[in-house]
Amino acid sequence: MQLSNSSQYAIRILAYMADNKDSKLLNATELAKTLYIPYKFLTKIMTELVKSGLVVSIRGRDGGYKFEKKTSEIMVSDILAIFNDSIKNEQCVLGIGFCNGLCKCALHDQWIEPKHLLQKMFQESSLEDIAGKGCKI
Amino acid sequence: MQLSNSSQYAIRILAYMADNKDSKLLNATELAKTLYIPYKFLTKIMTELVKSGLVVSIRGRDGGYKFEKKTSEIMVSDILAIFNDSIKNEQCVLGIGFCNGLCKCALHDQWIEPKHLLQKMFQESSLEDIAGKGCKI
DNA sequence: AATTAATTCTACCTTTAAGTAGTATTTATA
DNA sequence: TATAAATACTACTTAAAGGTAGAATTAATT
Ligand code: SF4
Ligand code: SF4
Repeated sequence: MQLSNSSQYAIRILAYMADNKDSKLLNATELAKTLYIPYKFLTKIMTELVKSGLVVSIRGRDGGYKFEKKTSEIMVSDILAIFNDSIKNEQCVLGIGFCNGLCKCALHDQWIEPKHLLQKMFQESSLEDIAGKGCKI
Repeated sequence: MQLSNSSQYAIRILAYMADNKDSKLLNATELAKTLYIPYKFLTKIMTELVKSGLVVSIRGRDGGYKFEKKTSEIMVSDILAIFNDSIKNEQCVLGIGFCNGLCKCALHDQWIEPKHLLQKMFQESSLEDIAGKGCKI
């Protein structure tokens, strides 16, 4: 019951970038050291973030990454979507296919509320919202 | 962001057993067929449930499984604990070590509420509570 | 005592997530 | 133009989850 490493890393990376979006560019070496994320894994994640259009990369010497969109327009749920970690409305807590709203599983009634709160947390939190809020990075 | 297959299966199995606890014993073959769970995987899970003291097994011909404790005394969180799927209080949504309550991560404030609801759902739902509540099994 | 039908044990296989290695490409600067 | 420092690409390895196979054990019935 937790996010994949990729999603956790991506959120931490982007939250840190949002914290420091005044600095012109941030490069992979610095991000990996600062955030204690394996360098090679981080670059793999960054490339996916670039392909998804959340950040742009500047290649070559003095290159690095910066945001493509405004941090107020990037929601945490956008990040999760990239790694197939979104909380979908029809997602069953017991993994029984899709919910049709009629035939419930045993835990359905208890699941609705936390599911909505999780969706709300991810869908309504922008990078701007969460930037600078943590001392842990 | 979802429970392991083992946990999902175990909850479904025990919820079904709670639905049918009038019937003397339920055996692995029947459970596997009814719940569409791979037989060999189901028996592996059942053995863990036996070792954990939630159910007792009767070996040999006409054997099967039945509850060891009252269904009102088995909480869903007890099941999750067996498969290391519990929502722990210090569990960080971003996977940054343990929460000391002082140094927060970027999503901490948004995470507290859904985390508590998830814990509540698992800790306060007994098998008796959820038995017979679902048409999906 | 033999048979049958059940659980349990040990070991293995498969798939997916996580992480690593090496090379190619790009670009600023001396 | 050569060099250095950065991202991107391809491929591989490792670890964990998910699942399977087969034999051993247990116990009721004949
Ligand atoms: S009704 Fe049950 S099966 Fe459907 S989404 Fe809710 S929890 Fe899942
Ligand atoms: S403060 Fe942050 S690190 Fe600590 S538990 Fe909450 S979310 Fe996790």
